[in-house]
This record gives sequence, structure tokens and C-alpha cells, in this order.
Amino acid sequence: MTSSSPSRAPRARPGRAGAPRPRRTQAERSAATQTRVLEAALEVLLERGYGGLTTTRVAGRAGMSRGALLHQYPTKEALVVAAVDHVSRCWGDELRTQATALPAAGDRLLRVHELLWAALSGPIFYSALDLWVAGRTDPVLRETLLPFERAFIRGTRALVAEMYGPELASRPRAREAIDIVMHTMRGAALALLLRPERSAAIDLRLLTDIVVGLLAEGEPPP
Amino acid sequence: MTSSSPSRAPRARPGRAGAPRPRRTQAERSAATQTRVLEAALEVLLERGYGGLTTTRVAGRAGMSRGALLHQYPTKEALVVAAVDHVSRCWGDELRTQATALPAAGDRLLRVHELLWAALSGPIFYSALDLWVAGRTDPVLRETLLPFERAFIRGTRALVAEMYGPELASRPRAREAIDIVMHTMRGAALALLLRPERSAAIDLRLLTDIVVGLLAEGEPPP
DNA sequence: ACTAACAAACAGGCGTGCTTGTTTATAGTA
DNA sequence: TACTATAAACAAGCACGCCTGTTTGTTAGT
Repeated sequence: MTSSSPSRAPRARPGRAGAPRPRRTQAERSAATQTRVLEAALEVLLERGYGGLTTTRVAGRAGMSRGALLHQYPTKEALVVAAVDHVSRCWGDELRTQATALPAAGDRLLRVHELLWAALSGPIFYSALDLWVAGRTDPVLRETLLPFERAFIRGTRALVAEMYGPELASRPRAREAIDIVMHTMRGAALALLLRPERSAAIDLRLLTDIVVGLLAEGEPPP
Repeated sequence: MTSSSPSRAPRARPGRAGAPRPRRTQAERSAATQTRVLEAALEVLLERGYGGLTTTRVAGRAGMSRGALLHQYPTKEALVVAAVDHVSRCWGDELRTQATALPAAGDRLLRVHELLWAALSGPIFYSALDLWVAGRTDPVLRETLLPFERAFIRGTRALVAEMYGPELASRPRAREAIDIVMHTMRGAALALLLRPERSAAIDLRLLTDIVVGLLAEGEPPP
């Protein structure tokens, strides 16, 4: 446990500063394989669904042995938990990043909805849906997913409110408007499950009109 | 051996008339077991999801041997096809039946939406969702599901239009209104996947108001 | 040297589909 | 009507493959 005697190797041979070294530190190796594993897991989840998410396939896709994978994530559940955490983080980050490029112009609402729709109808939604549906009948997975679900709902509502802007987000029915938007988009994305070619399953302009009407209630412009 | 009591069998001869006979015809036996199998399959699908839908479990739930099941449905795919057909038929029938009890009163729209919501947020939705999601990554299941999906969309749109009534259904934006309703409801049902206890995930009155506003467009009341 | 990272093989469990054997209904025949 | 041959419905078991988690062995870092 204690590094009592062998103090001969204080550091990992710094070598040259920025030189590409084939020799990596242990932590780097771990992090690298963990990243590879998680990305492979998400790919497999997207392509084969949760039912096809097996440790064998993930390891194969990541280009490593199953033993290596099992060393980082001793059980499949651990792998799934890490993958869920990773995907939720990615989703939030991406959306937040894109949100910074929003214009303040008059069609801001439509842009916000386009952004949301792109995020909600993308591959990540379908991966998450697979987990979601499996979690309905898998108690362990369900418990794993629940905290992420709470965070997702809260975070997304807050983010949409922020994207709407202060004056719109403070309208009395803002909360209902956001919920309607989210529900409609998820339902529309659901309708695309078996027919991805029909990408025009939603009328964002109509949805935006509805939101505008809802937000305008009780607050006539002076 | 095994000649356990030879021919002391009841020998149920054709007897007379339509007396309640313990002896069933072959067709009756087939139909009975098929019904049992399909109902058991739907129960298992609802309780364990598509991943837990195994021939072993279905046979056990139906109270018969796996051999008996496999005799009626030689492959698991055949069983799933029959189950999908059965469930779609049940869903349509139930909704149509309930639709006949709709009042012509002023709150008819709200009643229609309550009916739709009850049908879309019920157990059948979650069973169908499991199949749907599995069909995304299972080509065979996908091909099986596609025709049913078409029929469902068409049929439901027509049914909702009929429930709305002729004068509302002929409004210019009726189609969009129906789609919004369906999408919102499916999205809301999705939000209940992991937390069925929160049954108030949708505001039907608000949704109805939106539909009313949409249908009223371009047709001011005299 | 010692530990963490990786690789490969193994055992146990489960699910599907097939094959063999037993019971039940229907048709054919005297 | 009674008896039998045939087919259908049902039951039980086996073989194969896949997945999970463990164990044992090898390589890379400190």
C-alpha cells in the first residue's frame, strides 16, 4: 500500500515535452480505453438497441478484448451506468453550446425550436429511448435511469426557458408552453421511429405560433 | 407399458343435440389455445417487455407446454406477428366502441381528448412501444410492424376526425390539429414511462383550447 | 518488484428450434 | 354402430449458440 522504498522513479520519464510518446501513463491508458468503451457502447446501442448491447459486441467494436472492458467496468450494469452518464453529459453540452449561437432577432423562438428539434430527433434520442423503454421492465436499469431523468427534465426546462429569454420565460403560461413543445417533439420523434426517411413529421412554424399565442395570453403588447 | 387403463375413456360419442359436451372439436381446441397464447403473450410483453418475451415464458403463462405453443406458432416471429395483429385489433375495437358513447354536447372535444388519452396512455401503448422500439433495430420485426403502423396512423386520424364531428373535421387545419394532439399525447405518455405514478402529465383542457383555436382559424362564428 | 492494464479461456445459464413420443379428434370401413 | 387408421394437438427432451461473469496468464507502467 505504501510507497515505502522504491523512490527511484519519481516521475514517468517526462522525456521531451510535446514529443509524441508511445509510452503512456497508466491513468492515460485507463482514460483512453474508458472513452473508447463508452463511445463503442453508444454506437452499439444506437445500431442494435438495448437488446443488442452486449459486452462482447462493445469490446469488439472498441477494438479490445472483453477482459479489458470487464477490467474497466466489472459488470454490464456498471458499463450501462457509465454510458448513460456519458450520453446525458454529451447531450446537454452540445445543446448548450449551440444555444450560444442563437440570434436575438424576432424569429428567435423558431430558431430555438429548430435547435430543440434537432437535438430531440437525433440519434441520441433513439439511444435514450431504447434505455428508457428497457428501464420500464428492468428494475435495476430503472433505478439507474431515474436520477438522470429528473436532471434531464429540470435541465431541459431551464435551458429552454433561458433560450426563450427572460421576458418570454416569465410569462404566466411559459411552463405549459415548454411542456407542450417538449411533448410534441418527443411524440413526433416517436412517429419517425420506423420511418426515419419521413423527416418532416413536425411543423415547427405551427408549433411556434401556438407557443406565441400561449405566451401572449394576458399580456397584450402596449 | 404406459398403457394406463385402456379405453376406459369416455368415448364421447356424438350423443344427442347440443348438450354441453366435454369433447371439443379440433378447430375449437386450436382456437382456444391460440387465444390463450396470444393473451399470455400480451401479458408477458407488458410485464417483461420485448426483451423478456420468450416462448418459454409465454407457454408457462398460458399454462401449456412449449411444444403446444410451437405447434400453433412454429417460430417466435409467427407468434409476434399474431400478437401484433391481435393487439392492434383490440385497440381499434375498444376505441371505436367507446367512441359511440360520446355526447354531442359542447364539451365534446374535451371528451374526445379524454378518450384518446385514456387509450394512448394505457397498457397497450406501452406494449406497442416496446415492439416499436425493438423494431427500430430488428429488420424482421420492423417489416412486420410497418403495415400495422400505416393502418394505425390512417385509422386513428380518421377516427379522431369522425369523433370531432363533420363540421370541425372539415376545417382547414383539422389535420394539423389532430397531429398535434396525437404527438403531444404520445410524448406525454413517454414521459410517464419511468414514473407511472405521475398520471397528470398532460393538461387536456389546455390541449383542447389549442385545438379549438386552431380549428377556429379562418372561420369566425357568425 | 510490484501493480495496473490487457488477453484468453472456462463454466453456468438461458433461449430458440428441432425431434421424438403420447393423447385426442376425425374419417374410413364393415 | 363399432372398430380402426390417420392426422392433429400436446408434452418432454436435446443440441446449438449466445451472453455473462470468473479465472488464469501475459504485457506495460511506477
